[in-house]
Amino acid sequence: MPADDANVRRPTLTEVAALAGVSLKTASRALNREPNVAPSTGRRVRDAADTLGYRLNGIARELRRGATSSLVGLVSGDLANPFYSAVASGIERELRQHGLLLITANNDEDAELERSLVDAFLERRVRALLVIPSADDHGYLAIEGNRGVPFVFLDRPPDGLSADAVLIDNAGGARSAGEHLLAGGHRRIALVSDLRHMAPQKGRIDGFVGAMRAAGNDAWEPYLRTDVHDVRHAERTVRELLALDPPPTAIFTTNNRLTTGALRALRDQQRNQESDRATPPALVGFDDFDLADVLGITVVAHDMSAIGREAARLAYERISGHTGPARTIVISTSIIARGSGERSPH
Amino acid sequence: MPADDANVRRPTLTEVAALAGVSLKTASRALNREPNVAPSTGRRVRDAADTLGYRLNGIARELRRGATSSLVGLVSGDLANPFYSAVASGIERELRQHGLLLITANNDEDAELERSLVDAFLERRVRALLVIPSADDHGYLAIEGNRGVPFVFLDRPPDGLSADAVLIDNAGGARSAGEHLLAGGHRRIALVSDLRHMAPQKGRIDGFVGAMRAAGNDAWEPYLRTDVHDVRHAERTVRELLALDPPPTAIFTTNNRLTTGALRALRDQQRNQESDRATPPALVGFDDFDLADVLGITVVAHDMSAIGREAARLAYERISGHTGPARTIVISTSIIARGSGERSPH
DNA sequence: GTGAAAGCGCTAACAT
DNA sequence: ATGTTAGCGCTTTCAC
Repeated sequence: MPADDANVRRPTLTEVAALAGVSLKTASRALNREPNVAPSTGRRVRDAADTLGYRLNGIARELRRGATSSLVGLVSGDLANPFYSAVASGIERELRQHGLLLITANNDEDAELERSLVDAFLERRVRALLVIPSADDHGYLAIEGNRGVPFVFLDRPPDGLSADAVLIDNAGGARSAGEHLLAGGHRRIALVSDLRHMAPQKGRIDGFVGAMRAAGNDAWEPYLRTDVHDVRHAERTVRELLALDPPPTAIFTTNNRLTTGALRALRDQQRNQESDRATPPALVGFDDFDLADVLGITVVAHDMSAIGREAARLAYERISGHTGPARTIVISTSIIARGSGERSPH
Repeated sequence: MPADDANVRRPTLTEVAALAGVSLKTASRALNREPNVAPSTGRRVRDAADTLGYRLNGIARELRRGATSSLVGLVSGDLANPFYSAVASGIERELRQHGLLLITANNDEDAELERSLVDAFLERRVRALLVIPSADDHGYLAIEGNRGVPFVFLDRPPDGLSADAVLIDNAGGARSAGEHLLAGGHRRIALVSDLRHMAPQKGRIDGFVGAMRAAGNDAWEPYLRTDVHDVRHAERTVRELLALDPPPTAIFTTNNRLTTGALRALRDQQRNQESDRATPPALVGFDDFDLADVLGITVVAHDMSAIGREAARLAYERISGHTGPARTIVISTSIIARGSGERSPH
């Protein structure tokens, strides 16, 4: 009884009309609750539709209405990363208000794949395309951008074209993290960052370095580590940092993955040194995360769900016909002190 | 320069054909790389398409090909919950192998909304529909299920219709959690569970109770708490449990949200009792989570990404024409001991 | 190897 | 208030 009848044609509007004894157009009007349909006729048509198990064919409708769907595409990294899923959740909530649906696809951090996913979405005639890009060169989007499909970039600025964007105040957040640690008396501060050629990471590195420069501190320089791209690598990197002589007294990690890695390294260090009760280094991480409160981790927080919401809002405005120059929204950050960032240098 | 020209019609195949000086059908053949096109003609057509910035209209294609899209729908709870996003990620990965795209929608734990989202997806002619239901009654899906759109239920069994499903071994996992704590010498074990009318929760409660019965232990009964539905409520509930006299020596929480709440309550207790160094109760949580290793939390783990993958696989098989009775896949669980579940009763 | 005509299921425009 | 005709952009016959 399941999909055996996968080839069973679904009833069409014509059949509903026939059963109700009215014309195609009248049936259409009745089901769409358009004016100028006699109440009794309307009821008869709807009954017929129910009897047949009729369901509107959205594909045909959309073709007729101008070949544009009610779908909005999101191309991002893996939803298993809480950053992406929080953003996606914010987008979906906002779109739903306007009757739009979200299609998601994971670019696997691969520029080629990203490009082909964008293509696939455009073929599906999405109304707008939201991208958290992995690729650096978005020139390939330029043609599309000018052909009526609004683009919104999230987390990374458009590169090589003009489009709406929602960004995080990366430099500002990282600067305040640096200042926070400096204010705590730290000088030997390690910076563990992800791929430096990615704009958000670059912004965070620059912000941190700016804070150090402004304070005339250069004791952090031997502890700079960039292009650390996953949890395992971060764990290893932090372990190596802790083994240096002298070790850094504080660590700043520039995204949630790196913070996780750092926490694993610190936990192991704690375990091994249980006897001599060494004070662990201070830790501040960019991106808030679940249970950071329980772990007592100081973070540079920002509203991920708002990033999605704002991006969806920008997209919706374009869909609704808003024209004008590209806009950029910058989401602000704030330090949430929970203990790990307030440990003083031992 | 942005969406100003939102009304700019995209070039159609007819225009490409005209520019290339061939017929509509030849252009179609060339772009779809069908046989029987002279190489030079093919090149000419593709050049014309590039010049015009032509992009295939997937909506028209799908209408002609039988009004069925290459979309698969997922209706679930908020992607901000790591359980749902991990499952969604597993689904998306699997679908992508087969050229299918994932549309997601959040049911906001509302049965009415869920139903209308299912409708919306069916109108869009999704090839299959994956549901992590919030509603209890899925009778409304029965008609559809027999009309060629394969359904797969995740995490909760279909109720009132026969459909494929991917479930977690809830009872087994909860039983082993109970046994684990009993083996550690605990008798006064608190059970903190979510809405008991939801099948997964019911399974977990039953499994736990079964373990207690089998061991002839009834000291847990005063510590049973059900219908705890969010983090805050869980935190409050655990706090109340800890204030009892005598307090439970162990706690079992039946999903990730409840575990989070319990951790918050335990953290506060630790803070307040810093002086007298009280041993906190043992804790085992259902669902693994990020940083559980760092926190040292013992959990009943299961492969969330596999749940999505298997569900997508079942759906794909139906899409590909597989017929036969509904299948149910049960994902197994395993206890991961990390310390919190191995604390002995004080 | 290429083309002409038909039509997927619906809605818009124009009758009646 | 209801019906008729045309056509969205494409693929599918079926001819040439």
